[in-house]
Amino acid sequence: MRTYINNINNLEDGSIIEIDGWVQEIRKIKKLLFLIVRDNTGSVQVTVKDNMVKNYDSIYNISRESVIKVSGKLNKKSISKSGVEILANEIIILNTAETPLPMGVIDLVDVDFDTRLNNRFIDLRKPENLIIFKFESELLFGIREYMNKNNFIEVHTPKIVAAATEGGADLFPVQYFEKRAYLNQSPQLYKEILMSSGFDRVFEVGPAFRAEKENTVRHLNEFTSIDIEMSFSDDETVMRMLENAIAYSVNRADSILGKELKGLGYSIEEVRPPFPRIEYSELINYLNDNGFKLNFGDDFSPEAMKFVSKKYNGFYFITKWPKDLRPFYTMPDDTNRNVTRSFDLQLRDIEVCSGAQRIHDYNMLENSFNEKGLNKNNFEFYIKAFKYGMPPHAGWGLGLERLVMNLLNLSNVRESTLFPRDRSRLSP
RNA sequence: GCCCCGAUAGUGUAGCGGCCUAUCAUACAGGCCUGUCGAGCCUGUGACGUGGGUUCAAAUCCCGCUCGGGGCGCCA
Repeated sequence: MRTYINNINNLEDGSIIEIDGWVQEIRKIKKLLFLIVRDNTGSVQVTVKDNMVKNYDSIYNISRESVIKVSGKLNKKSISKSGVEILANEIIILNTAETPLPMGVIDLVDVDFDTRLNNRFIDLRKPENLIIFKFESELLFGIREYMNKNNFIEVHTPKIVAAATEGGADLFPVQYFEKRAYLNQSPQLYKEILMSSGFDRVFEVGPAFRAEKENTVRHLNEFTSIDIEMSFSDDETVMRMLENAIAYSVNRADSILGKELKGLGYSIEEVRPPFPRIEYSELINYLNDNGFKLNFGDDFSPEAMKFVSKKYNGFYFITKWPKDLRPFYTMPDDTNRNVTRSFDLQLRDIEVCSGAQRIHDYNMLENSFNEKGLNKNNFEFYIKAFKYGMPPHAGWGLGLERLVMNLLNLSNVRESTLFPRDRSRLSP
């Protein structure tokens, strides 16, 4: 029976065990050879002596990254550095790897990110890359659990759509039989329709597509969006839901993977809500007091956000954004009609989430379309849901890759994406 | 879309008009070696993105193209 390598320590010294994995390292000394074998949980030394296995010659000539099955005796008093080894008495070569490798898994040379992405299947064999996606998986599990406990219904809305979500031109067109369709840039409109349907609380984890020609370390043309929408709710309520969901899932993932993460050079800080809330206009003033020249209505430049993140390290909300910077479905503020009941969640200098109280009144929504210069006829399927009993609602959308990137302090969002899609990359 | 920058063995680099028959590391192949663990030692294989131009001479200078990186706009 197969043992995963991280379980070896739980077994008794001298037991006969079997592992499956990749040959990561080979050290040869004529009639003795050491293989470091890796699976997705860790790696261990396998010691092979010429009189112990019958196919010694072929094992002696095995290439790195070949796949093998090893049976042998566990020696927990090994003089190897880890103190543990497996004394092999049978090794089956399941598949050999060609040489040389397109890139090394443990080589002592740098590899360009482009080369790594071109050979992502090998790149992901590196434990420090695999852990990013283990972390993402745990994080998402925690968020699901949190949402579930709070009575959210997980939904899946269409990704092939007929109309623009926010009226922009940043969509990928697709041919849908005889019609022109698009890849959805956000589940926004469908989440809102479900509020009218009485689902009350929904969340969705799914892809979002943006045909924007950015070329930055924080943009992807396909990313994973975690979205919620909540009826009979307001912006403050969904902000609390957000900070609590993040705190719960991050702290949970860290308690499970923290040790492994630390061993691979990542460290996660404990997340403690509530997060600071700063109004947009406060931030404009703060920046202008510090040498920036911003007007009300301007968006913050990356440089400005870097400056702000020196003051607010960690998570913080920027609230009450001007109307012009927000989509048509955003609820204006009751007291100041120039601003909206909206928020962005920042982690240091990067935006990871944005949300708002939404407009639920049909006439107000119609006006908003006009103000934004959008043709409401293109949104008939959406706007109809507002005529026959739409409850007040609020929600947000959280960028999964960006969240993981920032939590782990990665320098590029592509690091937290298995197979990134960007301005020039469509493969693998 | 705009602005910078880059492209040399499988990988990562040095070289930036003639000392280049191109450096070093790593990988790979072969050899020595019964306890390695960044194993060590010896031998070997392997590269100037592409098309023009300048020059007696181009990896090196100039122009186009292709591919890539970073920044900005924008945003998750």
